[in-house]
Amino acid sequence: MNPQKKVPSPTIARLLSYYRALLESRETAYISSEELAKLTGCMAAQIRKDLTYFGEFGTPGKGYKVEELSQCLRSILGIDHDWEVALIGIGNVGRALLAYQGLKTQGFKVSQLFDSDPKKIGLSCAGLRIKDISTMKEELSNSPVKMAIITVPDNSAQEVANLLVEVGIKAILNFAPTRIATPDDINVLNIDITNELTRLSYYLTQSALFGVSRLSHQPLSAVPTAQAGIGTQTGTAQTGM
Amino acid sequence: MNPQKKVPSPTIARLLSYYRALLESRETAYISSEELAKLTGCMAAQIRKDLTYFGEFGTPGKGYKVEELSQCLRSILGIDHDWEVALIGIGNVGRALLAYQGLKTQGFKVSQLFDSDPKKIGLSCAGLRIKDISTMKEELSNSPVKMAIITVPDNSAQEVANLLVEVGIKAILNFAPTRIATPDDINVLNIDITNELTRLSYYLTQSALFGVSRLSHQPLSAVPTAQAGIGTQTGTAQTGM
DNA sequence: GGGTGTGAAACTGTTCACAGCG
DNA sequence: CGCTGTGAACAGTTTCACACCC
Repeated sequence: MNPQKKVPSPTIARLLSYYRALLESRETAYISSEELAKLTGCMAAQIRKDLTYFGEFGTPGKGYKVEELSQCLRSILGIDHDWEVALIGIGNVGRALLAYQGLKTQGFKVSQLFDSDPKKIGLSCAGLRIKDISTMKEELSNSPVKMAIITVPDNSAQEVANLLVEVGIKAILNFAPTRIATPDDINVLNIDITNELTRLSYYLTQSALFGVSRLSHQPLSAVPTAQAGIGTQTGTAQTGM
Repeated sequence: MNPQKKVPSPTIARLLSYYRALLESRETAYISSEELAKLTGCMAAQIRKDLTYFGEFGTPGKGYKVEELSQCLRSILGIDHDWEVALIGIGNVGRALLAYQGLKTQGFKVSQLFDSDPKKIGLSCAGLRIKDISTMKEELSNSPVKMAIITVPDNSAQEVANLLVEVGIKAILNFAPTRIATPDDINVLNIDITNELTRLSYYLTQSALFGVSRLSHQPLSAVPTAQAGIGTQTGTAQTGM
């Protein structure tokens, strides 16, 4: 709605939690930032500020129209329509994602599967045939797929990412515990489970040494980790602190 | 090593990537912050600053002793020994985690499985018996388990978290797409796949409307998402921006 | 009065630039 | 001379406080 006020990235990660809270408040017509704050665990002022990056949605004295605001958030986030997603690497993680209903529910449909293992190519999984990764370019070039999820082993993640870039994919969710380098216009988000556990390990270790540690605030997102030479990078996923 | 200079949380998330890079540089005796920067995609100055929160590890003119620094990072992060982990909720995600070798490799051993589904209780999975969640207190009270991973459905996550707190668990990795509220001394990190995909959806949508979007820098995680009323919360995992 | 929108202040984290040491 | 450690400048976010509108 607003042609570029420069939106902080933590804001984006929060918008979905506002949206989720709104879905649970559909019985009410209006909701105040204070009530939304209670539901999401954010501060009321932050919610108001986050929303003003995109427009003025509220009515002073009443709050926000639940139905209207959810519709706005849907279109801001781009989830007012489905997204087709390619899944590269059909191992344990890949299969778990395929079985995960939450993705479909939110409008993310895995519609293409790729692997490089000859033993897997040709097999069916969740009703989709696993294709040879070397045919990706042909398969994806005139498909509506715009996002890819990488669930390949560590050492082939960069290689796969290069392929995806070549194919024209602009958004990548990477589960491999490796930073992947990409051109500037590719959006990469990382989910690194081991890194998260290691952070927990750190905080446990600290509070054993000194008093309480405390993950300060949050972000899963929000906290990105490191910036690759080229391309944009984010940390593992919306982790707080 | 340093009794509380207040370490930024993104720093913690980066330490593991430094450690990983050091493992790949074991042939060299010394490594400079510049070389580490190339390997990790971070800035050299940031690496130096990050490390000084914990001590002075470098030798001017030479760099950091690879072997020594990795040992230090291991002990700072608390990964110089194994951690036993409880896994709550043995669905698709839970099973994928059980099968994921990366956890064991990094010293995280899932040693307890819990579920509430009578059909699953008693079954074996990866050599472990699935126990009734209502027996968790007895089972964990004198075990060395200090961390738990929650992979239960959305609507029971808070309930499970409450149980874990009662049992004395101080570190939780939550895969449910729900913010869970916990007391102040509990460390919670969230991994929210749908949220990450939604962020990608947002950036794709923006760059379709205006020019390039760009995930600014990162935070993996980090970009944490929202702060719960009580307890500490983080976003989904080390996401950049 | 109640609640939004918002500039200004506070805070947190990153980048720079350079003094100082090996 | 090369590279670390670090204060100081900068940048990005969050929180506050309040003017303004319903």
